[in-house]
Amino acid sequence: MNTATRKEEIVAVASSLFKEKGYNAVSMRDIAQEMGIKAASLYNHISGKQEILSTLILYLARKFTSGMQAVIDSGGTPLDKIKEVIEMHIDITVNHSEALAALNNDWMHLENEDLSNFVRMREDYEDNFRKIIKQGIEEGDLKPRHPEVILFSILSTLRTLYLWYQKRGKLDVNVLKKDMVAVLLEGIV
Amino acid sequence: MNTATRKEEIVAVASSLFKEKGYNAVSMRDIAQEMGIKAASLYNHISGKQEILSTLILYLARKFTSGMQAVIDSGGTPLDKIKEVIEMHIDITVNHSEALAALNNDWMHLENEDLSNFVRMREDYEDNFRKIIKQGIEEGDLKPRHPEVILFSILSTLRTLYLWYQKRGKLDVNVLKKDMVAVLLEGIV
DNA sequence: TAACAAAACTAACGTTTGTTAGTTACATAT
DNA sequence: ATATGTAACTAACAAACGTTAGTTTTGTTA
Repeated sequence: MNTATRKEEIVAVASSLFKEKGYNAVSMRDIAQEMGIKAASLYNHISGKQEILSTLILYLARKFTSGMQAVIDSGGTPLDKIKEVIEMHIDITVNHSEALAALNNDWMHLENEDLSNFVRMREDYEDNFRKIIKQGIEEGDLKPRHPEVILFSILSTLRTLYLWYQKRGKLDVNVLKKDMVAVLLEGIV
Repeated sequence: MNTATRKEEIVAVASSLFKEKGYNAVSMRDIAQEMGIKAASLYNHISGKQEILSTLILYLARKFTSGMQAVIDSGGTPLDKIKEVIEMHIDITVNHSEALAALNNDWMHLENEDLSNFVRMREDYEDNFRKIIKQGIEEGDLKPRHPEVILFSILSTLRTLYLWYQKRGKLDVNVLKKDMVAVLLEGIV
């Protein structure tokens, strides 16, 4: 068992505690206890509590960034791209539902360059999505609604998916994608 | 200036600090400093940090509960009721955008009966909304999508509205309601 | 002016926090 | 058998936390 693996274990355990109580309400002693060791032993594998948070969040932020880049490069219509973004979000959520809580709720506890890098990535992400939506409206694929309302109604739904995906009996991923795309794009009436 | 007013002032100041950093990252000294007094002085008006949180959250939770009851009693079609729920959320968000952060992110730090009361109110709220949606599907007003997907895509959007409502140049409330209802009900394509 | 209540203050308390230092247990390689 | 490196341990630190006790300031009422 090498150090890298042990570190990943710590990050994984911390993720699920952060999801329950938030970054600041989880102590190093809590994390250690959950792993069956003492708090001081954690420092053989990580440099501090901050590193756990930044490892966690920046790993996911990079996934979203590269996922968005893949969508942009895909060459489809704006409507195709929106579908791809939705599906990407669902894929990441299904595979990392524990860690997503920290990304959504605890990013402001990042420090220095980690914080500014995250904020920049998040702004870029939203900007890219906004451009796709605006292009869709210009080309007549989308109804002429306020782009900001479209952007945040889709993004809000996708970003909080991690909260209810698992507690509702683990819907099949493909069914979820299909229904989600339908509801978000075509509405409900 | 009576005690009740001073307490409300504390709760208001705390709300906006909680929104920025979360309940556990805000100290009594932070709150006091923001008010220009010392931490110990806060205890002339409140019994403790917990009381700030529970005052804040339960006040809002009751607003949502009574708002939902008004919708149920309104006697409209399921579709009418969904529109009313959306408009109610927007009204509460516009009037209490600071305090909504704690309701969404810090409710788990409530204690004892406050916690159980809140959880019950939240479950009841979702149940009531779910019933409206299911009835809408049965009566043919809504497309036959998975009710859970409809419920949470609408609710997620409404619950995170406080995050972006003000930073996007304060859209007019009535325009926001109109666009939001349109996007959530009729989709974007 | 004296009395009173409200709301601020200073000082300190016991805990909990993240973290460091130094030490021990144990498996693997020489 | 010895040496080495990994990963656990105990003990302790300074700082920050929520909170309490007792005191002073301030403004209003009799």
